[in-house]
Amino acid sequence: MPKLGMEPLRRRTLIDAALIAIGERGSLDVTMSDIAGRAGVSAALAHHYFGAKDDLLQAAMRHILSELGQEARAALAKATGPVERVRAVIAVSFSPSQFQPEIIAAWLAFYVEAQRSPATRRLLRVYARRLHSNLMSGLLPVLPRDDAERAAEGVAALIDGLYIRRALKDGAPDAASAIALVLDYLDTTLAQRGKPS
Amino acid sequence: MPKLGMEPLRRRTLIDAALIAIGERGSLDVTMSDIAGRAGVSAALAHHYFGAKDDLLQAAMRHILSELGQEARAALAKATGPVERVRAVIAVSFSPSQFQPEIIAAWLAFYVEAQRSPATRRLLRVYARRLHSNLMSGLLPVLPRDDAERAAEGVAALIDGLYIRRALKDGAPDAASAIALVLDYLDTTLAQRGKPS
DNA sequence: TTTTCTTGATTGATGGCTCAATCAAAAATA
DNA sequence: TATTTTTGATTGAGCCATCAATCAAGAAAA
Repeated sequence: MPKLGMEPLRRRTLIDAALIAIGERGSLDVTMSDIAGRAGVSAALAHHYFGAKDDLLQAAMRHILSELGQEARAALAKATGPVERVRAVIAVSFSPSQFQPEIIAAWLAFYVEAQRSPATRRLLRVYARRLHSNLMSGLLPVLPRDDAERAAEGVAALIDGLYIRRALKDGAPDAASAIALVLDYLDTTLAQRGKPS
Repeated sequence: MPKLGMEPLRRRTLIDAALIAIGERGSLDVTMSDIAGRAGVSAALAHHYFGAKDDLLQAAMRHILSELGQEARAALAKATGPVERVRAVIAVSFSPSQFQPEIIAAWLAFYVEAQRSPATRRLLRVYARRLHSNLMSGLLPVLPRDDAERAAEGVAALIDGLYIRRALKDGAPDAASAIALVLDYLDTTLAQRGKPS
């Protein structure tokens, strides 16, 4: 049994608590006490491990991003052809672990935070670039460069748009119809412009 | 010279100041003093005319919505056919008065606020419904109901998505390419599914 | 003067962050 | 083994700044 310091455990617990708090509140306007309380520790301890509140929020964002990245890599590895890669990226964006109210609210909140915090902005740009490059890797083989760029931008915008619109609705997210909409966009675009395979 | 009370003037000035402050800050996390200062009055006066801070922010949101509504009505009145109506709605969404950094940041911030404030949520739902119905009025004549619904949802999601993605970029917004992307989606959809006119 | 308009001063609450002190367990020493 | 020492983990209490909201009193206008 490996003996470990408390640090990794506490950091993880605090990050989870932060995401839950953010999800419930629907914004980053959550107190350290609230987060710490959910994690079952004192606010002072949260400061001890993370320093400033911003650092904890940073870490939480990074955590979401990292999970999304992992899922994406796994899904891409299984994809058999170019178009399958695109479908995989879309599916991951609306997978049950991502497309849920708390995570959606967190994304939205982080987009707002990015207006103020260069660090957060940088993180979100990394996400955007990765999404774009993942999409292009599947689109370039089947579309002329310009059309591929346009399609990638369209798919990305659709995903983000469906996220933000979802934030206004109540009840459980309907991932299936969201995926259907994006896939429909993809298929239509390919049908009209795609090279015959 | 019409003699007017100060009220309408002050309210208007304060709302403008609030929107500028929100736009610069990129969030609703602005102080009454800041807003009042920009309007050249004291914070106490802002409270005098609006009551609570939330009421002022409400009013600011309503103002954006109302301007958008006015533009939309004007554009729709000029549209000649069904598809032109859809094009008009799209164009208005990215018109210079709407698609600018301050307004975009404000929209984003209000989406977050909607998570917390039922009143704001209601306002945004009104916007969403109006957009949907405007789109449908142009799509129903040329598409089967199901396809029209899908297209309306797609166009709306694309618009919102392009807004949110725009919030991550610097420099002046490129409305032209945003419009092009949405129109392309529209044309492609119509070409594939549209009834021949 | 009466009414409208405006503000400075004040207050109450909130919340990030620090710090000295405590506790427990491990490591070193005897 | 028994002891002392060290170190990491943890917290309650409190400082300090910020800010929304109020109020009573002053200026301006009618």
